[in-house]
Amino acid sequence: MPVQKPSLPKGTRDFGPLQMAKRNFILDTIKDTFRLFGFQQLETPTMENLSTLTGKYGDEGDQLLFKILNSGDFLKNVKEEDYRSGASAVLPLVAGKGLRYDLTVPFARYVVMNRNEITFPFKRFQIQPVWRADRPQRGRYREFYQCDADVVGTDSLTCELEILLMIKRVFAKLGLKDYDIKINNRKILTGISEVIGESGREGELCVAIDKLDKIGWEKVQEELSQRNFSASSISKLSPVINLSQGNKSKLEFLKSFLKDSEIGLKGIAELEEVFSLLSRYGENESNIDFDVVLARGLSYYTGAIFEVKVNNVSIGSVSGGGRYDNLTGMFGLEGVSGVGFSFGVDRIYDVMEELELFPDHQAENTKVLITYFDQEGFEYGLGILGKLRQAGISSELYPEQAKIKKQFTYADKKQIPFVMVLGDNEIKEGKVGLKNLQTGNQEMMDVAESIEVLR
RNA sequence: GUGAUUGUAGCUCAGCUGGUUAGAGCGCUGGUUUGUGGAUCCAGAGGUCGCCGGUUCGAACCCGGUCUUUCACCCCA
Repeated sequence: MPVQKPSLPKGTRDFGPLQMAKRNFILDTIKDTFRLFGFQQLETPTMENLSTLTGKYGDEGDQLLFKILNSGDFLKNVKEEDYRSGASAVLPLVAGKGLRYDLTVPFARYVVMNRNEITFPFKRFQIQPVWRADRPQRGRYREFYQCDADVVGTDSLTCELEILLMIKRVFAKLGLKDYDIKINNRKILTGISEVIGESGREGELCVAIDKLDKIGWEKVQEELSQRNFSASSISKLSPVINLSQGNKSKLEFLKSFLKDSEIGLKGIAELEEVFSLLSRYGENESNIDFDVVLARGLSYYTGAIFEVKVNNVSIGSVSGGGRYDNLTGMFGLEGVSGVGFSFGVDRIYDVMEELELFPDHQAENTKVLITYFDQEGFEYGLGILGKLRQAGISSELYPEQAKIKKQFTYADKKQIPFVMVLGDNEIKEGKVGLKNLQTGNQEMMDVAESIEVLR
């Protein structure tokens, strides 16, 4: 029988021990931070009913959903005429479930289903993989983890403040320094589209403007006129594009620019409030950049929006989020506003790898390997092994009789720092030989002594 | 989804305009060393050249398809 070469589905990865150590370093930092800020953990199923997922991410998003084929005879409901009408007619008949696409929509579903048990404001965090049938690229996978923290049931801008604080804390702990938290407010974008005379078209405006740092103002203008924005509105936009540096001066400028737009001024006021809360809290504005052209695709955002970009790396945003006034509305629960954001662990991993920011990770490792020469040594070693583990020392006994060289090589490869050698002399005296592989020092001592050394 | 791009040993890569038995470094296994790892030296194992088909006397090399990788667009973490 010919053996097939094993392979992974496109856009998925294995995480070996070394990678897991690094990933856990990131995940633990994020979890710590969430808990420190009073968020509680939630997990939801890998799969949701397709009806829960579709229509929440736009047409593009629906295309990117992984659908799960129904069990059993999944063709039994499909009629000839359905088949002739094409894939979109057949899909709902053969697939009733899908893999989650993000953590926000399952969260909204959870809130609606448990509205009577939940105490609002509800602060939850959730760390689970999500799946997108996207075309993979660097920093873009079909299976990746999101680390979401959301607060629902309050309009307080303290939530926005806390998001900024959590991002700053996580990045500081990870050793990431050169990054920007870009913050904007959808209301400001709405205001801008009103002021330039294109009311209600902020969606399109966002899509075009979002590309500014990528393709430049010239190309954005082209795209805007292709989208039938008038020449005069485009020229009115130009001072906004060329805004000077500094959060304060940008806000001042927009205050006068948006003086005729009530909603625009509301957005400015919200943003100013967040900055003021920040300084009350005793934190400064470093790494925080008010970016008027930050748009973000997801259409459910209605207030603040965030995105975090690490500078000088070839990877897109590593974190993002915003406020949504009515996320649960689509599940029939009105008036629950929320704000949340998400860390992309996989991208943070790639960034840290690129910048070589990982500390030496051998933490999750065995402390000592017990080696021996014969059956007697093995049996003696088993007793020692029990005592070491009793004392809480991560330890291994080489599982089979082998040349001592092989046992040492095993310790060396696995980067185990200590080796115990149990030979005739040690057994006779009831002691152990403890060797530090880094220094090469070896001493004979009691088990109790060795536990002290290893601790 | 559109347009490119990549695939040769476990890993990183050579391999000329198509021509005998496809190479190197690292790694791996064994020895040098029968109570001690990393170094040196020696030896060895390991490849249907991503897969399927075609052209040819002959294909790792040319052509078509397919999968995979990377990149741009789209969108996004």
